[in-house]
This record gives sequence, C-alpha cells and structure tokens, in this order.
Amino acid sequence: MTRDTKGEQEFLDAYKPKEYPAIAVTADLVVFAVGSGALYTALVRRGGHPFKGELALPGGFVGSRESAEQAAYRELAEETGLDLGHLPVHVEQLATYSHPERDPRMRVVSVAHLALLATDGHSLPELSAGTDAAAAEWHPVHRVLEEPMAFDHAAILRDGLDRLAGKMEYTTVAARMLPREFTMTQLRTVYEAVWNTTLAAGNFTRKMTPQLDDTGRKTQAAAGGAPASLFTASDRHIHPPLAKPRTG
Amino acid sequence: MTRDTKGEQEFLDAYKPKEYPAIAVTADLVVFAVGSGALYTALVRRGGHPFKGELALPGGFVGSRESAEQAAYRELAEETGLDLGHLPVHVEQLATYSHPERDPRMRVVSVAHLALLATDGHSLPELSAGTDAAAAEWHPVHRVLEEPMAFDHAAILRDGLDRLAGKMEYTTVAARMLPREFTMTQLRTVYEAVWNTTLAAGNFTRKMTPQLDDTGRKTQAAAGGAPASLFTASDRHIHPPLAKPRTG
DNA sequence: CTTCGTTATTATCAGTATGACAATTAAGAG
DNA sequence: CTCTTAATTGTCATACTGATAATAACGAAG
Repeated sequence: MTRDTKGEQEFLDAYKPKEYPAIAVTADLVVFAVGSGALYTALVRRGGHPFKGELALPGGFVGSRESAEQAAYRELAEETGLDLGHLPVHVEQLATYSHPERDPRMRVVSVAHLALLATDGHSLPELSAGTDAAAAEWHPVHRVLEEPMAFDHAAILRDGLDRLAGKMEYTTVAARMLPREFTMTQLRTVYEAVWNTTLAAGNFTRKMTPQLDDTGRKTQAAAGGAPASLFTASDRHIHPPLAKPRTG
Repeated sequence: MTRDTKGEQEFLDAYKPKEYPAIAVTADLVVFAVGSGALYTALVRRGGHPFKGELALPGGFVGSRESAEQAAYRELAEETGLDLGHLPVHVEQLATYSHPERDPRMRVVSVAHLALLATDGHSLPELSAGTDAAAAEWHPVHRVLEEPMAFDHAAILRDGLDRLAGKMEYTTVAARMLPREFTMTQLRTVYEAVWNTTLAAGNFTRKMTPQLDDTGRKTQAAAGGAPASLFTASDRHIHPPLAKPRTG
C-alpha cells in the first residue's frame, strides 16, 4: 500500500484540530551525580502553592515545537544553571505520570527523564538559580527518599533510582557519571553510591575489565598506593550482568 | 516542612489554568499474543488520512478524567472488541513519543503501552471491530516489522518487542502470555516466539524450574509423549538471568 | 635507601551456572 | 509389545562467582 500523497495533502489542508481533552505536558527531571562517595539529586524547593516549601523535581512545560527530551535539556539548563554545552550529560526517558489528580491545579501529564551528570566522584557540579525563583540544590538521594515531596515526585525519584540501579547491572551507564577517562576505583565508587552498598574491589575489577577499554595510561599516584589504570567506556552490554548484592 | 493547607486551598480556588501549549495526549498499544508458535501483534489498517491504508497501532485520546493506563485499557477493549473482564491481560507503560512532527495534523504526544494477552500458545483471541471503523487484525511481528507503518508506529512496535524480549531475560513476564497454569514447553514456546530463536528444552527446564511453582499436577498427555507438569508463575526475578542467545 | 603504609591488580579455590548432548521415563498408537 | 513422541533428568567440560590472599607499585618517614 503506497501513500496517497495528494489526497493526504488535501486532507491536511482541510484539517482543523477539534475536540480533544486539554492536557498540559511537562518534562520533569531526576538529576543524579556522585559526590563524596554518595549519590545526590538536584531538587528545587517550591516557593508557591501548591506544596509550598516542599522539595520538587526540576522541570517545566513542554513547548509547542520541542520534544519532551528537548524540553528536559532546556529545563535542566534553566533550573540548574548548568552549562550543558560544556558538561557531559546523559538524558534518557524514565516514564510518564498521568494520574488525573496528580496536580491539584489542572490536568498535567509529566514525562519524567533521568539525567546523569559527570563528576570526578568528589565534588558536585555547582548549581545556580536560573530564571525561575527557586534554585536547585543537591540532596543525598538515600536520605531524601525518606522525606515527602511535592506532587508524585517522591515516586518518580524512587523510579529513577530503581531504573539507574537496574541498568547498571547490564550496561556501563555508570561511566556516564564520570569523566571520559576514569579508574576502576572511581567506577566502583559510582556503583557503591547508587546501590548503597560496598563491593569487593578485586572481583569488581575482574568483572569490569573486559567491558572497558584500557587507555594504557595510568594516573599519577595521588598519595600512597599504586597508580591506577585509566579506562574509557564503550556501549557494550555486560554479560552476564553484574548482580547487585541482595540488600542486607 | 508541613503543608500550608489553608493558603493552598485559597490558591487553588483562585487558580485559573492559563497559557500552556495545547497538546493532545493519546494512549497507543503494542498488543502481543503467541499463536501457532509465533508472536503476533494486533494492528488496525487506517481508513482515513493521513497514512490511509497503512497499518497502525490501536489507540486513542486520553480522556480528561482517566490516566494514560486507563485509556490504554479502554482503547484496547474498544478497538479490538476484547472482553478484558474475562481475558487476563498484562498492561505496562512502554515509553512516550513526543516528536513535534510525529502527527502531521497537530501536536500529539503518545504514551505507548505494552499489552500481553494470555493464549494457549496455539489459537489467538478473536478480534472484532469496535465502535471505530477499522477492525484490528493479528499480524506476525517478525514479518510486519519489515514493513512501513503509519506515523512512528514502526519504531514503537520495535521498542515494544525489544522491551518484552529484554524483560523476559530476568522476569517471568512470559507467563503472562499463557493460561494461569502452563507447561514448561508452553513457556519455552513463548520464549522462542518472542526471541525468534530455538532453545534447548533440557537446559530451559533446568533453568526455569526453580523460578516457577509446581502445582504437582500434570497434563493429560495429548498425543504421544509423556504428560507435562503444570506450573504457575510468581513474580520472582530470574537470577542470574536467562540470556537470549546471540542472534545467528 | 630502606621500611612502612596504602592502594591497585592479580591469583587461588571451592561452589555454582552454562551449553551441548545423551539417557531415561512416560505416555498413546498401531 | 513395540514404536514414536515428548518430558525430564543426567553428564561433563567450561565459565562465572564470592571470598580471600598474594603481589606489585607507589609516596612518605626515618
């Protein structure tokens, strides 16, 4: 069946958008970065009703001429002041939240995204207030998960953490939270921060070595200890997966 | 920080929905079922422009007072005539497609869902035309994937298949495409249909047995061959995962 | 320049999982 | 009873895992 281009063009010229429910679409962000051995997320504190004073995910309306992912990048820059042209950032779609009463003001469907920022594992990227009033601040994920949040954002944050934790079992996505070249210990620190656990260094190296590309170079040994090899990540799948230890 | 209920109520009473982009939200469905050893999907053929005559996913607008998932269930019933009260069906969200030009008529954001129907592995559920003109028909997935489809529906179908194939590695979701009680061979047939490959029966049984609950009962041996044990599935995760054989 | 503390990497080993394939068991059909 | 078919169990070499130890490569302190 070949497309009927002429009939289709006539149809489109005559087409008038009509009765469909008026729904606003937003792009919200679960932003993760690793600092001082712990996983942090960028949250804003709401300055107005509803949920005044509570923590919320950064995000905003999807514009008429942009995709949800484009809106996510734009809002990430606007609400955190991050220079995305400079900073490597990984953004992927998480899920869409569409319960009719999730926003008491009006019908809002939110396309949530997962954003991973690259750090050296020690210091977090500086966040600055954007055009909107509320500035984003870093919060330790495993602590803030126990507090209430605005709207259904606590559930979204939990889903984002679960997604990242799961995906790290069978991909090298954890490397997106590090500089392009990193050491095995830096990568292990990301796993430990996200999984909130500790991993045996030797076994971790044995498992990850064949999944990474060895640059052949080594770090300048910082203070005590041998110099570490520098690796880069590719998009290989980890097989069999690196299992997250059962919680306990 | 406790919620300021009084101030919030006043705010909500005064709130008027205002300038946000007008975007229509739809729920589309990738419906899978296994029949005669192959994976099938329910598709409608478009009767009007645009993409007149091409295959499309069933779906429709999300109503003002329903979630995207509720809309998916409703559209599944409407466009396929399936009695969901009777037929066990698994629905989960797949992803949201929001490219600004994905529908030439107007701005439409689609929340795609994955729906798995239970069959005996041989015959497919009967589809009947719903209120809409176009009736859904079953199409073999691995063949229809090579044909063009309306809108971005070919990409959505591909994503749905990838999601199902991947999830079957580490969950027992394949059992959602079978009756509550099923044999090991029936389950293996689902894996083979989705993965489009063959699996060694003995190794499959060894791997899956500890993931399932044995009812202790057996089938009446149909024609030749020993009777098979009947199992039910729980929500255990398969660990380590059952790896899909590398294609070839 | 030797020793010590620290960290990265490699090695060992027992237990478990895998893929390929063979053997056994349990029907129904002729 | 024997043949055919299908389900299940067994075998075996290889690979992977968790725990733990041994080795190697530094900087710093004496």
